[in-house]
Amino acid sequence: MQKDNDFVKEISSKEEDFSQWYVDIVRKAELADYTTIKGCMVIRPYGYGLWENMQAGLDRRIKETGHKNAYFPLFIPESLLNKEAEHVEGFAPEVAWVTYGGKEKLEERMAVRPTSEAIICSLYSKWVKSWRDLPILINQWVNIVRWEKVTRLFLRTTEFLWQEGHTVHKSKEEAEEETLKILNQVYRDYIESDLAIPVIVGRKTEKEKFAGALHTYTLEALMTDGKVLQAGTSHNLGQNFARAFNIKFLDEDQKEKYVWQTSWGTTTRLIGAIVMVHGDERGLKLPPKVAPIQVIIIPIIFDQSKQKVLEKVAQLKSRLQSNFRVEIDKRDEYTPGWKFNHWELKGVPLRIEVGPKDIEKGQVIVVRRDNSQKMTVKEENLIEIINKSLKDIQENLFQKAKQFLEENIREVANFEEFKEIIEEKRGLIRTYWCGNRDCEEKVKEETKATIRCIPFKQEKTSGKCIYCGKESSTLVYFARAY
RNA sequence: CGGGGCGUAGCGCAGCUUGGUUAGCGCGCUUGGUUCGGGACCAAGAGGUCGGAGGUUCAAAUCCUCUCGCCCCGACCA
Repeated sequence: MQKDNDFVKEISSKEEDFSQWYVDIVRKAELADYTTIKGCMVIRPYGYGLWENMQAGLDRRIKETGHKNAYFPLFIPESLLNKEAEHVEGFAPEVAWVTYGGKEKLEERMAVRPTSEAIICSLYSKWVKSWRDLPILINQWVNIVRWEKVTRLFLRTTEFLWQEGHTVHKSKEEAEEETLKILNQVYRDYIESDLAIPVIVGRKTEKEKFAGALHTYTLEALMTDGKVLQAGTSHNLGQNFARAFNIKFLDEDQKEKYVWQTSWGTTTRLIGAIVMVHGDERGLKLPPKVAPIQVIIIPIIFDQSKQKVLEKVAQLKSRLQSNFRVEIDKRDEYTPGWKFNHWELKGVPLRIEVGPKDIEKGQVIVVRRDNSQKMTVKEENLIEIINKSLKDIQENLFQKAKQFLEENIREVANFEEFKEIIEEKRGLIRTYWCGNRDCEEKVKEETKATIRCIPFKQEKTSGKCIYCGKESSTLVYFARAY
């Protein structure tokens, strides 16, 4: 046990100080670092490599469902942002404004995009004339600026990266279908399969929905400290923006109609989710599908056998690199033990050790990050074993997270018990809610827990609203959230 | 915007209460050497406007005033 403590002396205890543990992991694993700009972080190469792999998995799904990528301006004239009243009001407190160009004061100030509905809608109104122009299915990968008062690495930063999809449809039904398709087929599949993070999907309450939307669907994930993180949202915008931006088309029945729209997004915040869902006392654990390095090879170097070992690992790497993301750590200045800890901290799923004894026996040592399992593997079986292990790790991370999620969904007999559980155990509470906003707000005031979603999986039962006691058939999840 | 904490070498910190040699320690860094199967060791080095401004004083990292910045926890949001 003493040894275990030595391994992690650079990281705060996850048990004792979760927040500090999180910051330590992000920085020591070199995902990101603070900069001199308040609230803005740098995503370092290792973190960005992770993001690139995440992007690839999501981008593929977005394209497979018929969307195309584009790029819209960073700046949004104030008059455009003001067009949809609810929308402006929602974002007003956190918009950054550009007021000067060089030395000249601008006639109209420009928002640095806090989200792109306004600018995109202004163009959609030009592009949409006929029912034949629909649907428009566009996504963009961009940076976003929101002037947050309190920031946390990845979870809430002044500038962050995301993708935002913006679609236009001819009917309400088609827009709704799109909203749900993104939620389930794209986001849920991506987050669960690639990031190994189980989610609860459902609808946001009126209070929690996107400013300007008809309704918002969400994916909620449980972090290992018992707090919940919104992992992605998909909004049915209805015709609110269509009316505000005058996006109309002439339908087949020769009538002029407003379009129906959706928008949806996921952000670099998901990197934070990966850290908080999978990480442990020793550091990160990255899901193999998105890990920048899937296999790290560590040569065990002695004077006499140095050349032989280095040749062997180089040979191994060239054999493996067409199948896996693999790197060798052949640095001279660190001992193998140091390297083991280093790459565990960085969450690399598999480690291969190669020493002179292994070469004699035609084998290597393979060690899993997720469960520390150590395997002696004959060279000829290596690719097969790595393949299998990476799959196992991916699955194991998901199953562990899923089990944790299930164990932390609780039901309560009354509000007293509700308060106790939110305070002591956190996690999610599954209970009935009468639909009244007052009850929702009172619960929040008294417990800091919010309704994370109204899950799609409803039961044909009913019960009492957790706050007012009124009979209701609406099941919801409450939790404290990031 | 409220509460708390922190600014001293690249990083982490001590020194401040009670002002006084040349501002220290650990890690890291550089050079040379020995090492390497779970965070190796020896030797020699480099590196500081003590966050900033003003004040008190013979003398300020240390005391006073103001100020800037960062982090954490809350309220709001992805």
